[in-house]
Amino acid sequence: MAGTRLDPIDRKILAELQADGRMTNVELAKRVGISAPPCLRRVRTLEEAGYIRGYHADVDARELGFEVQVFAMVGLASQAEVDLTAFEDRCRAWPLVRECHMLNGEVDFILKCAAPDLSSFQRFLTGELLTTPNVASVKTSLVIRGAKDEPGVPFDVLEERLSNSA
Amino acid sequence: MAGTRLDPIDRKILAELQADGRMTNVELAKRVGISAPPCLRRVRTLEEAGYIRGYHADVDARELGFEVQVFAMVGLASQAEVDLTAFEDRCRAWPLVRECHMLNGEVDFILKCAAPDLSSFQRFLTGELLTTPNVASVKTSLVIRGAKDEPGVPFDVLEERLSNSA
DNA sequence: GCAGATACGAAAGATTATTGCGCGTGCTTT
DNA sequence: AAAGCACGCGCAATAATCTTTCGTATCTGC
Repeated sequence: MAGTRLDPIDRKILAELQADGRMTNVELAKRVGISAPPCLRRVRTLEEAGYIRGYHADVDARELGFEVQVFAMVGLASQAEVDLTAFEDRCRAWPLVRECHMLNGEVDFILKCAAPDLSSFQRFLTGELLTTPNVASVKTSLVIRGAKDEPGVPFDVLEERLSNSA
Repeated sequence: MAGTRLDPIDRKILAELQADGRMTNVELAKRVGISAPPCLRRVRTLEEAGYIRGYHADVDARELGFEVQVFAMVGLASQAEVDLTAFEDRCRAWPLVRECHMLNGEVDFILKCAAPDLSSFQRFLTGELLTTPNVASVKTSLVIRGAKDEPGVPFDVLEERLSNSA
């Protein structure tokens, strides 16, 4: 099922649902140029094949009282697979950590965190992250302001790429 | 409208829609403990008040051929407001740049980028980002693997916080 | 205690989701 | 080539959901 290739309609569906995940199926069908039933079948197939992982409301963190967003660059003392996994498990357990990516280069992980205020984050930083075994260094950077926050992938780049390779 | 406070039901709605943005309104109403009509009214109000910015399908970038994800730390030569805004505008115009956050500290911006492959990204890096006026330094880190990628904010932290301050 | 505002829930009509089925298209097989 | 097969579309019908309308309860402020 992983080798299932997508046709232009499937890609359009994904692009539309990425832009508006609550679009009704009839509206979606209209936009991609087929009738509703096959459109819904395609969506289900895309979901089951894993192209669509889920749907999420994009909530305004600041309006909700999460004033602080921080990127944390974490270096570990040991990069053995066991230790990497252990740290990842910790990250998954921390609610304030929204994203955790393993990187190449001098920094091992980058964490995107959301906290109600600075003191909450500091408490997490000093009380949790810095006291975690194997954590050697943490450099944090506060987000002053967000300039762009697009979800997912740029489908126009994908289309361009496919038309060039045709 | 910004001062509109949320009650526990509103917060539950937001939490549920963040977890599953395609949930039907009747299912949502059932979960938050009210009937469908007032539930829909609340959702509309939350949307109009800006608590909900939109809904997005979470697509699998790798399955779609975006094998490469990169964080780029960008330093500018001038941090005058005009120059900051100019750089942000550039970022908004680059499809490969999915997120752009202004930071404190030595690095001015962090960019999250998605590209089909390494050479695509290198082409963007050398041909676009590095040739942009006012860009003084760029340090890139490839994402080896993703360990956590939760959308939005941790509502359990919010609830905990509210119950403590009551 | 009494307006007024606010928000709920029941009912009804409109819209949408979902299933079943027949048809056409394209590919493989003979 | 022509028959057979698989795949995917669209139509029609049914089930579920969405959305509006309306009457009532609860709360607030006077």
